[in-house]
Amino acid sequence: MNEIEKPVYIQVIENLKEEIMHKCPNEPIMSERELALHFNISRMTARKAVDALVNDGYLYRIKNKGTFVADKTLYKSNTLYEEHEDTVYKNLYFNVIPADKEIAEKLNVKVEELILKIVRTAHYKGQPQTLDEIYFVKKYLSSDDIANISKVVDIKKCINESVVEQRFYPMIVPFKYAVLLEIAQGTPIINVQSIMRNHLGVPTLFFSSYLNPHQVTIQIKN
Amino acid sequence: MNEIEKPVYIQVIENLKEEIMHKCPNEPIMSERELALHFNISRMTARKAVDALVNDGYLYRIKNKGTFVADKTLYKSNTLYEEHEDTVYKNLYFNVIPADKEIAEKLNVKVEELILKIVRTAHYKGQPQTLDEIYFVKKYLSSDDIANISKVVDIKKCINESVVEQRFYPMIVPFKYAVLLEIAQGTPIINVQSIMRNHLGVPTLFFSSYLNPHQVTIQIKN
DNA sequence: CAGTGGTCTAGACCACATT
DNA sequence: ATGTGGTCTAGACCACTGA
Repeated sequence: MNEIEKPVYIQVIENLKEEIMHKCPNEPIMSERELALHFNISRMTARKAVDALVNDGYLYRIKNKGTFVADKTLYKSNTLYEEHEDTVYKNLYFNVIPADKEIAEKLNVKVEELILKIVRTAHYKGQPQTLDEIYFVKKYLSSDDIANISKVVDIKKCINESVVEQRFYPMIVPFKYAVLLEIAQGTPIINVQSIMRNHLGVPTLFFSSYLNPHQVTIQIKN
Repeated sequence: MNEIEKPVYIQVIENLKEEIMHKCPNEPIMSERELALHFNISRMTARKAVDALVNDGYLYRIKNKGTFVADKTLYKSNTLYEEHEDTVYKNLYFNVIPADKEIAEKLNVKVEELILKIVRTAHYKGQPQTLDEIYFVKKYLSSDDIANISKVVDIKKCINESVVEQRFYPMIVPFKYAVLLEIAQGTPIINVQSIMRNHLGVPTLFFSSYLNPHQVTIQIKN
């Protein structure tokens, strides 16, 4: 019972994903013409579904030969270090502060503009993964948002809806965060700074994350 | 005079890229139907070209309104730190060595398997950018390749033709490389380790790059 | 030779925006 | 009412592969 009928090619994608799960890497799937017959759709529609799955790394094509299941170890996972499903976040504090020069630049607002700053930790299986500083421009937030701080920071949703720019800086763990990350003073770490923007390029969020190198590895596959 | 006639949609992409360069962000381009008329092609072909440019971050679409030029500051640039066109590479040495345990694991070969190791620097405008260690499995290389070491390491080509996995490790710059990178002993840096695989998942190249933090910033946009 | 992916056409209908 | 992007069809030709 679909509330709204999904486009056909989306349904085909879902069917194919299911089918791929039961196949081995490098095993061929149905040819595009077979798919068209099988789902009773045109070949262009079948092809559109396959296009999407190739693009997402589930399948690969060889011209004149066929379409094959990609090796699962070659997942495509753009951007970011991995976040486990059951990561536990704990807000250490949040506060409204005037922007200093650095933050004002990142968020493209004037110095002294009011900023909502949240500092939190992320734990997984009791181990500290990251220490995050999160900065919002207060005037872009509704009072509702501020009341529900914990809900505001749905980073995954933000990432999907925005353009994200991330920079990676090597540094020695800041003195005040070594204890919270449970790592030795003087440990070299990576600080990931993310700026999220809407489609017009206006920054909406600045995110500075200190990674525990014993717990988190940044990894990019394509 | 084309040696081989390019597909129409590729030509349209090139035309559109040229046109986009002369437009401002958020300025609309021709509608898909107009494009089809203008280039005397079918709408589906025009759409395919636009699809590609949207995917690469040159354009964005708003349903029922049109297609617009994306803000240039929001380029899509997957994977890797930026490499300038006129980066100068200098091979410090190359040698055939037996694989130690670490390298053998990365390249999925036996310990003692023969490996071609290259150490090189990358300079840009006289400044050292990175110190790279590059490892090939010798038996996968032709003697021709080995004769032309400088040509072997066309990394960009490798990346486009392979599946790349990159990991980022924070560390203190290794003693022996601090001088070559012209940075102080004890400086925290990022070490990028890349493994390139063919479509069957077989590793073909291991690449370990020590980044000069004063020169190179890792940056990811989506 | 039949089958594959890659490209391309000339239409079509839909839901939604703007005027 | 018109125009937009989003989807979809039922064909077509090409270059190439492998039996």
